[in-house]
Amino acid sequence: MSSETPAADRTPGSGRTADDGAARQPGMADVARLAGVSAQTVSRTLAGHPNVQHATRAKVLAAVEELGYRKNNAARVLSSGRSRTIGVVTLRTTFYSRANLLFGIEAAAREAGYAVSTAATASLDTAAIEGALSRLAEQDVEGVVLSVPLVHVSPRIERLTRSVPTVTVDGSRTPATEVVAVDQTLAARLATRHLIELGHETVWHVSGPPEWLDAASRCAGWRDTLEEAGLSVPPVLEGDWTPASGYRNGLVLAKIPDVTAVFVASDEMAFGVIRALHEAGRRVPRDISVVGVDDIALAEYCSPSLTTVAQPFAEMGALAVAHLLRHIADPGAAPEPASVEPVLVVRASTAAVGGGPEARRS
Amino acid sequence: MSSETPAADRTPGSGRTADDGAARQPGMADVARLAGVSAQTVSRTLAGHPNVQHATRAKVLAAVEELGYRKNNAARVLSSGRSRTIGVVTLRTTFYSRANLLFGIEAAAREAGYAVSTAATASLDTAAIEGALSRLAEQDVEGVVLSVPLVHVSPRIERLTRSVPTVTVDGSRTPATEVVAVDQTLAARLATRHLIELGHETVWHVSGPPEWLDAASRCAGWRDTLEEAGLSVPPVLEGDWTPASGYRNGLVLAKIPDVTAVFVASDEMAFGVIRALHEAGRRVPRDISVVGVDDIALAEYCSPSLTTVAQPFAEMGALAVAHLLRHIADPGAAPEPASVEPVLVVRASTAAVGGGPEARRS
DNA sequence: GCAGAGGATGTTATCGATGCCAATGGGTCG
DNA sequence: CGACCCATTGGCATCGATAACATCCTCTGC
Repeated sequence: MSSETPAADRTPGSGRTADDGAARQPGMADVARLAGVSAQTVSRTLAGHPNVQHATRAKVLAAVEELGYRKNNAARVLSSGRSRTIGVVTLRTTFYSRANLLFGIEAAAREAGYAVSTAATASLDTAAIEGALSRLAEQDVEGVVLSVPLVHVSPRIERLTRSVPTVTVDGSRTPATEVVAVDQTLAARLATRHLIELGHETVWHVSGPPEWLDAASRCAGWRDTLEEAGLSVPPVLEGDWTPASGYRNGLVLAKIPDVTAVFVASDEMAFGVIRALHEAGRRVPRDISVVGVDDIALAEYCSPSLTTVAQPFAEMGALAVAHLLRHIADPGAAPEPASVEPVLVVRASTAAVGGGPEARRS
Repeated sequence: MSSETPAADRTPGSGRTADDGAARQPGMADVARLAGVSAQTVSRTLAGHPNVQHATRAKVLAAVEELGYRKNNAARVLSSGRSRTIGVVTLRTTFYSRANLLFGIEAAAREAGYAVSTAATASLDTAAIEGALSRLAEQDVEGVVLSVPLVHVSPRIERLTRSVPTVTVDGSRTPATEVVAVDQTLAARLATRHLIELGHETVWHVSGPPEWLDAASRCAGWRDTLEEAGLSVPPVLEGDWTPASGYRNGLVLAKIPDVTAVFVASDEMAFGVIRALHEAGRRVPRDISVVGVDDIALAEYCSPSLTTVAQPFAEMGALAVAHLLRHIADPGAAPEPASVEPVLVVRASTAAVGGGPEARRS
């Protein structure tokens, strides 16, 4: 970085050579010259400013085309103070839901003329998230979507979110942050109620890691629904979102004769659960009904196809971006949490209790 | 965009107000003043330049900390001509493989001190890709990873890749582009050979859309392997990567009595195929063996667990980024294709022909 | 037919950090 | 003991585009 000045024929900036072969990228000034107007007019034309004559605009555009001119974003940002970029902090995992959300956000951002810069973190650990947030902040993003289910908000994160408009997706809110979330409590209620209505005496639950806010909400929704129905609440089996953890918990469930219905906090874990149940000789849904959450593409194609609660990811992304942009435009506006509703998708992994002729009872 | 000048009390740049409440972001000059050094020294300190005395460095860092100073990226980019950002063009689909690759790239880029800007495209259609590429180019990215399996390269894409260093992942190469790819032909060979070795008379194939280069390569690898083994090559069944398309093709396969082995071009489609076979009363792997590609997390947890060909996504991402950075550093270097090797993972969806006592023959 | 309004353009200052070069000062080598 | 070198640090110009302000010009309306 310091020892790179072989010859001394370089112009200060860009590291481009004075005037040897490689044609330098044309600048606005070049376009202006070619079009016979001022740089300012070029700028106005390209910004879609109204007060430019058709003829002039045409000349400018022609020049742009001819030179293959391309705006220099850095200069634009520096000068205008607006980067038209938002950052997204996301998890490096491939858990379906988060990855999908990213695309929802990207689409909505583009729609609004914003670019998206991604910072993935491998863990939920505070330092990692701080790092990601801070990398983004240094990139002049105008705002950040924290697509990370953080429950604990460190002071440093709090400080960062205070200097950069932030929207949290499915996470805790900081004083300066808006939250957009799928109503996970409702998701759990839908699933649990569905099972209760099928006549199950109670519903077991395989949860996500408790540090994840959505996992916690689903767990709460499940518990509340059972209690409201006056049913007993079995102990929670804890998973980590992976199919493997579902499998482990499924083996446990298979050993408990009482179990007739399970609400699993994600489809991927549900696959694991079902697998384990099958191996243990319990039929789904005849012996045990299973409901997942997410509605991943494969949910419909496993056997049995999975009853699950679908989450509107694209909508979420759009909502998050909309909130963020509003917040950027008017930093004064009071944060206003928003949530979107999940939808129960009934397939073949759930059935009335005792599916067969003989009713299974505790 | 044009009608936004309600009051006229704004300083030219940053849209920050002259001197009302809101403290403006501190600049390098502020830090320099507080630390009692020149702005230049601050710059050097922050850039990790070697020739700065410890005492000075400490003073500067203290001042930075106190003011909560944050480098202005736009200015740095404008001045240095280096954005330290690479762009990734990816597909908006949630097909496991691509999403995963994105994270691999992000991780490798971060490792190298680069930020990542994402542009997702909804389709493979040339215009969409051009758009994504061009959005990225306008963001001053130093290079682009085209994580899109394009087969056809339009002149405009070609022009763009000429002005921005580009690495294509699993795609066609343009004259100015490097290609990094998983050896999909090998993936197909591994899968096909595995099935042949199990004694199957031939292997059927459910492919991805032929416009996808990786789909085409897998198909070619499969065909070649069969031919080399002197086996007959059945017609190709074409899918579109979705589980649904796998299901449709599975229904077809189930009607053909000859079929004992199927190589499916993706795990997600394989799930669909297996589902259809089950519904049609064909057992996997007893009646029909199935191999997928990707090794998604769920592959191990469906029933039967899926034999598949794993792709080293993280490695791919790292390789792509490494190539890209090399290409950025030395634009003259000749493009040099690279590929990484997939690995066969044998699970329970494949078995020796006629799994049971009675051997099945054509 | 002339003044004023407003549209279309040009001019200039500026955003914030960096690269080059000069200047300073302590030490080394002959 | 003097010339020279290297380590540190400051000064200045500069990257490319935009906001604000100044101009110039061409229409209206009276």
